[in-house]
Amino acid sequence: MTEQQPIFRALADPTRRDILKMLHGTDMTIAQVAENFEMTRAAVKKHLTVLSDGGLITVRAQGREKLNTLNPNAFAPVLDWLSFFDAFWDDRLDALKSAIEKDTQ
Amino acid sequence: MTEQQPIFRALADPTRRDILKMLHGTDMTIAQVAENFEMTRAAVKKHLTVLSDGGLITVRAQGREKLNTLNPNAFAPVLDWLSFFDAFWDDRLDALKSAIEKDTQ
DNA sequence: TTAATAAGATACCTTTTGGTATCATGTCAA
DNA sequence: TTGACATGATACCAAAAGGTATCTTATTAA
Repeated sequence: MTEQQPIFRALADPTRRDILKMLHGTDMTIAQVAENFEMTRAAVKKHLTVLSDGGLITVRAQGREKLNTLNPNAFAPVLDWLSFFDAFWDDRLDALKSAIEKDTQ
Repeated sequence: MTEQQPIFRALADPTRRDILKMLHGTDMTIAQVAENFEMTRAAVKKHLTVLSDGGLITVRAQGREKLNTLNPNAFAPVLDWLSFFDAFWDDRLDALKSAIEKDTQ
């Protein structure tokens, strides 16, 4: 199975979670991501490396730039892990159903 | 909204995720949880504190013992966060549906 | 070709984290 | 009431995490 620890680890940091949301629908270079945070490009690059280690983003070179792309499939192991707690699913059933209905419209 | 950082932080450690699975369906004292790990009771207690800070478990005293109980509702903010990535939901739609159907049987 | 630009690689620092050891406190049972 | 037991609290330690600064490398554009 996919190693889940790097995924949970990547999601543990709020900056990294923000980056993921930021990449939703838009690929970005390191510099572009860094513009949105009050930290150095090097620090942002480290976060991107952690995200990449967890498979949550993929990186492709384009000239001298690196484009970072969200990989939503990588969230699957988190869902798998959560699904162990069936009581959770019972409790969240309604919310889930409406979310799914909304997505399938 | 519920503070989600303590939840993601709590889930980032493999020992803590194991503890949560362990508490699924069974309340346990600190000593009982600690029996299952090769670390001191104090270390396990620290993990339980982190889990409690995230609201993932609740603790109630019973005589001189403390019973730790899983609180599956606390997973909700994680699902909420994941739901932002609608592409993820698209990809996982089938799996989700079967999981839900299985739970509602 | 050369200067500016985007990113990679290190070295270094501080704080947080995961762990142990030790001692104190509260409760149960004989 | 006294000893054993379950837990709480604190101090301490090593490693990991999050960050900066700095230097190097590879492209691009003039």
